[in-house]
Amino acid sequence: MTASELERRLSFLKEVAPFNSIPKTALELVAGSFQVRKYKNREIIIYQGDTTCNFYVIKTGTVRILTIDESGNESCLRVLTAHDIFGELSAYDSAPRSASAQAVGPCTILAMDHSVFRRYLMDMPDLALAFTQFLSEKLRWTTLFCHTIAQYDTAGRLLHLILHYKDMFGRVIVEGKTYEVDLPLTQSDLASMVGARREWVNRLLQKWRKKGFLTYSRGTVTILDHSALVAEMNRRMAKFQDESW
Amino acid sequence: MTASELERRLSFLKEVAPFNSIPKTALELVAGSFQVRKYKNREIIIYQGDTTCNFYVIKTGTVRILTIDESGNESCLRVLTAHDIFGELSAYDSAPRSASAQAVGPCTILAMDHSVFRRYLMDMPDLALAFTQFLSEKLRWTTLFCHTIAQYDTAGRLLHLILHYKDMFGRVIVEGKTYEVDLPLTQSDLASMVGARREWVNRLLQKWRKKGFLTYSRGTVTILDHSALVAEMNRRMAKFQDESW
DNA sequence: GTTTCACTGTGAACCAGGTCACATTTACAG
DNA sequence: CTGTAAATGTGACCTGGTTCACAGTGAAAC
Repeated sequence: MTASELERRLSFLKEVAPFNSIPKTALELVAGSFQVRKYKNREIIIYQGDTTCNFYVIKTGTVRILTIDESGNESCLRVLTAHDIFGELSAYDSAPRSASAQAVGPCTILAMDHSVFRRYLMDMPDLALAFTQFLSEKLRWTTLFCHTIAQYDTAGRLLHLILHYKDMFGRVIVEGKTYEVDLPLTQSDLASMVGARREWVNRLLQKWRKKGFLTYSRGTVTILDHSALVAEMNRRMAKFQDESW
Repeated sequence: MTASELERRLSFLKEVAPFNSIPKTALELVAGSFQVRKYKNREIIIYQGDTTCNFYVIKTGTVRILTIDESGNESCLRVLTAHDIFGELSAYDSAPRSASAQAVGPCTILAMDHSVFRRYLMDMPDLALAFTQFLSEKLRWTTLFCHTIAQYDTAGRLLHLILHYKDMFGRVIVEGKTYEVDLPLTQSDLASMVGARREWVNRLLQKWRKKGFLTYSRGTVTILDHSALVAEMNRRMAKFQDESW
């Protein structure tokens, strides 16, 4: 790797969550240990159940995390994009992969071998602490999310999801009002993510379309009235807020 | 602390998840840094929103983790017992407490100051790795749980919850068949945990009581037919398993 | 002992969401 | 350009779950 390549990789890694808080010298060491890999559309990066333990950083492109249950039914868990990391859990604990990862469109991915990664964790307390903090934030977020979705009804969960991905993927058209969210997801995928049926997701999207809140066209959600969607979502929680006083 | 006290504490900590995998010499160091605290029934150990960052291990008794939302509505997140740890997240990342912790009955708790804890994490790579693994398992579990409850209906979620606490709290009466699960939870608490209303939880419990699957009496669930409950729970998933082939 | 209050049990009306069945649109292979 | 499969849209009907209203049942408090 040339010096300018290293330089570019360093500035890239500074945008990646757990690496942005470690000293520059440490980061230089780490940066050299990634391999670059390219994946084509629909290519599988990680197979659920595998015992590979590498960990990955998305350089460009989009990755879908999904599970397939005993009866072959596939269900999308989440969608990741540039600067997100995935596969870290197995890198720490060597447990089999709990989900698959699939390229959505062409992707460039940095991969690190788990034994190298573990060594860094042991040798660089700063890195270990950064990862611990990263994990703890993620766990805090997931726990809250888990609790939140248990409270919302299906419409609330779907809005929650759309607004979440708006923050990740959204292209601003009119600040605070109009956004284009290019999710690589079908309505069936959305349904599997919120635990509902495709038909109901469709009906909800239609309802919001008729109200002028958003439009949906094979994977692209265009938010037309952001504050109306937020208000709609909050109304969904309200039903649980009136008791106990 | 006398030598025999230290000895007892060491053997206690060997039963506590992230400490059970670190070398004995390291454990001896850590063990000396806990303070013992006693809490009375209903006493609050951690207040949601606080910026204290200590972390805790339950020696004896039961602790309830709960949140209170903007409108004062309290909702139970989970219930912990001896050998469980809590409050670790703020110890890593110093973020404000996302939930409160309350003693259910008298409790003895070991507390460690977060600055001491952080120092150990920096100085002892073994400990840091053990905690990283612990966190990653917890995150893996929480993610799966989150995904699972989104799929189940209310009855399925309630069964999932009861069976989960059976593993934590259950006293075996007849192996594989009858268990007594002494949860310190009202039906309203159960309802808030599965995102349903008290009345519906009651109706479900009544239904299962009439079928002879369990009984419920102010906080104590007695599982009378474990395999029937498991079967009932699995049936709840089945509705999502028939499509896509 | 009786008052009180939090928890539990239950009916009836109603709405969210699932089920099934099909029509329509769109993407893509040949 | 055309056939085929996948994704989307929609109606009719049914069930799970909420809402509201109120009655029963302890357990602790005076």
